[in-house]
Amino acid sequence: MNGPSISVMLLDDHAVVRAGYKRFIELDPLLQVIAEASTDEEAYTLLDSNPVDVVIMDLSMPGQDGFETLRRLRNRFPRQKIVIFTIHENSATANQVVKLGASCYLTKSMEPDLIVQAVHEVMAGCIPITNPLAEDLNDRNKKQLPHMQLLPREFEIFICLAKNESIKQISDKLQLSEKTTANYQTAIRKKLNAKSTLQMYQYAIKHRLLIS
Amino acid sequence: MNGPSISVMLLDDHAVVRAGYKRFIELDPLLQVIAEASTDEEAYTLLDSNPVDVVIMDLSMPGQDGFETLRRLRNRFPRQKIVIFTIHENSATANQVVKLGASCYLTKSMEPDLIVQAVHEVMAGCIPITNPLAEDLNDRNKKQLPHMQLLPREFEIFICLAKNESIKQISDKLQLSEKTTANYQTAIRKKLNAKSTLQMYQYAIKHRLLIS
DNA sequence: AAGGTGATTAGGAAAAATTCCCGACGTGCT
DNA sequence: AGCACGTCGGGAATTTTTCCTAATCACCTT
Repeated sequence: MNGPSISVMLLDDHAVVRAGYKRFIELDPLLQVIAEASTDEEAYTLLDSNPVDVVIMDLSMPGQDGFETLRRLRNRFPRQKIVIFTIHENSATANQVVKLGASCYLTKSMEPDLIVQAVHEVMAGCIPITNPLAEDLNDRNKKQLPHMQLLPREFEIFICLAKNESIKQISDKLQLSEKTTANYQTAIRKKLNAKSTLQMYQYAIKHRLLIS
Repeated sequence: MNGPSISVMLLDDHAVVRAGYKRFIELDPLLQVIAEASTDEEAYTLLDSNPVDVVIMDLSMPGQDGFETLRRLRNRFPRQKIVIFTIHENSATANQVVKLGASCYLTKSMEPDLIVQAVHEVMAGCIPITNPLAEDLNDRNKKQLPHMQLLPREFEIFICLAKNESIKQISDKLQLSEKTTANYQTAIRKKLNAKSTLQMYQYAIKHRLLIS
């Protein structure tokens, strides 16, 4: 029972990493990597002309580019499945990513051939395989750790703020009014009980939410 | 040529450390530890009734207690010599401490018997033995590193800010108007080219100005 | 299909923080 | 005495933050 082949797009800024994905994906004759992109813009362009079934992307930075790219992909190409494959081993990121509509969240610590399995399961409409981290901690820590209560957008902006980006910079990047970003900041500070940017930074460091 | 004995006060919050000082100081029959204090307040009280020739104190935290204690000691007991003996191996702290009127700045990395020598030299009115760090970097880096241009009070408040203390807390601790502290903050930010508390913190970390 | 829920966005107004400008005071030096 | 300099803080303008409110949209339920 050979189903139709599944088209895949790779989105990662490192060519080497894309080559690595490919090696594993091509082991399965049903999967075809028909597009590669190194930037989000490139991905949008390619997807406009060449729709694929699944996008596999690296969340290069937990809050910054990755989240926003994911969000935009979801908005502009709602029918594509998105599999996140990244090194960030924290449940907050995993949860946020799934909330943002990714079908699957995998980490580097998992076996590489799980990529193939994940793509198939995602296409079959299965519940996404997410890193154990995500599901376990999702239930366990929800409402315990303050940052688990952040909405996706709040979390995204929180990470930016913790990276010392200004309200202006964040607003430009996310195409928001400065008013909105400032309002988000207030909400974030309340939820995290942080009175300054420094405290947000320290919170992020403590809970390993930054790359650094 | 036996001079008169020199009375010494030890100021350090750890009794063990004071005992350590003592061991070395008592090797010299001319030196007498006649008072010990574990807090700044205790030191003030003891000094009121028992003036000593030299106060040996630990700068437990570079900006916080240490600086303020030193400043107050200088104000209230201008005739006492003050020897700083601490672990902070950075030239900025050394410079600030000497600017604030300490006679001598020693670090733990120096030989312990230098304490005795230092006390004698200080009493003899010699140029204080400061850690090589201090003098070398004093000339070399002055006006090169931004934080070397901070006035003593600015540096002190800078460290507090980098430790995430609020304007209110700092004002209370240093007995300043909040207006004054806020004005200091503005001056500090300008000199360090820091736009936020987080940037001040990162500056302090980068230049090893915090205990952390 | 209608209605509810919740996320996202942003404006207006008030409050708070920051900045800039200025002057006062004391200390120390010439 | 006069000057330089560090310290301290007020006044006013500006910016940032906070709080409240509301519109929009997607999604879910019945």
